[in-house]
Amino acid sequence: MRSDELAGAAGAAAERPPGDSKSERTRRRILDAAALVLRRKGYAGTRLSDIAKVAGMQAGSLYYHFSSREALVAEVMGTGVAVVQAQMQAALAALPPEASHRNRLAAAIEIHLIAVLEQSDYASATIKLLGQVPKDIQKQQLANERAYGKLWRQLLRDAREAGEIRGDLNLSAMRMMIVGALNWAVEWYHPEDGPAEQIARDFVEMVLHGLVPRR
Amino acid sequence: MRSDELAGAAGAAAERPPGDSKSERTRRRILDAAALVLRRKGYAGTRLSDIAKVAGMQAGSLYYHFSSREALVAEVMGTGVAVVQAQMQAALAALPPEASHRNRLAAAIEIHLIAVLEQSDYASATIKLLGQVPKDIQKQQLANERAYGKLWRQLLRDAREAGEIRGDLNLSAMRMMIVGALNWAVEWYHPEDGPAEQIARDFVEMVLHGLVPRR
DNA sequence: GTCTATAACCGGATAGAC
DNA sequence: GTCTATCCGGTTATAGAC
Repeated sequence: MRSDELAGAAGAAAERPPGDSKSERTRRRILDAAALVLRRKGYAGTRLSDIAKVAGMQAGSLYYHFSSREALVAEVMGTGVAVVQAQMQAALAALPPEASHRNRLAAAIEIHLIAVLEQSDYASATIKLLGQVPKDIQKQQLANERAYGKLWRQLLRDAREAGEIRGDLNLSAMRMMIVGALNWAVEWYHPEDGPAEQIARDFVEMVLHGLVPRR
Repeated sequence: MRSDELAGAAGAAAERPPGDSKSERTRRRILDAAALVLRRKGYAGTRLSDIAKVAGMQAGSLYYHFSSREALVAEVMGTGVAVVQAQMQAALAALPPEASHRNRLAAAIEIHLIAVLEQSDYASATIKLLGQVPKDIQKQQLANERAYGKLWRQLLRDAREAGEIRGDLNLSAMRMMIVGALNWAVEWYHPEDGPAEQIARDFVEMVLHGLVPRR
């Protein structure tokens, strides 16, 4: 489950050929296993032997496919951003051209939250790991995320220029607040809390209109 | 710096006598050092030797004051919630009795954000560590945080019952969204981003009124 | 490509001197 | 109370058989 994402869209996962050899598929199986375990146990709590077990092999065998634990983790994280970014771009492109900027913003919130809560272990693992990994990986990851951040900035800037959102608030504060609230959901969300779509709807409502009742 | 918080208000930090013996002060020095290092390096990245160095002693000496690494971390986290909760209660109590529920909510947002960004390494370390520590500590910590969560629920419920905030949104989604956005700030905030007060003002504005301009 | 075995390396924890 | 020295367990990483 949850392994239906396409790797290789950007970031650290970009250099591989698109082939589908046996080795290539094993490699993917390992990455999927790593994303799953990392998402659940975090960086400190994840042993290579845990990942190997889920992938159905011995810990030592991982080294045929990856040069180190760090390299494996870094690739999971690179894939994480790539997946969300790709889905977001696809979803935005699929909106009717007459969709308002507010609609586009709402769609972005929904996509990000669903990807992170339900769709991709890569995405949720990546968010969780951001504050846990060693400096080298972290730096690389921040570079990976630049394009994604740009997407959000664009969305907000366009909306503001069109007069669809307020002009008196700091754009980067807006972005940090929105994405922050979405990212933090990985810390508390359980499927019993209901479908991510419902939570996304409430979040959109709050982001756009706030808690104060319109009179 | 940043060591001006009062421990012992609640949670794991509660059993100690309020004394100020040499041993007591050393213990506090170690806790302060631990909070500082944990906040910066996270659970996985923090060595006992790092903490010892900051506290000005050898790693082995820590064991005179704490029974294990886990015990030390758990106490930092217990203090973290206690600090924020105490400050919040004090700030709310200091508001004029005629303050609106929305004002109280705004104050809560401000206090939480400032505590977490500028005032307390215990608070920021605690937030960062939540998703990183082993299950036993995590469980204990969730218990520690129950009272603090109750405070927020109360704040929102009162505001809703008074008709000061909308009745059509899930209360717990509101709480998760607000606190989540605040907590996530520890992941991105740097002092160059400006004073926490400014960020708090923008956050309050967004939470209360949303991004859509009032007509 | 994957296995088994083991090397090499920490880092937490303990013991005993001072 | 703190130091130095050391033990001990666990984990990454490597070597060589299959």
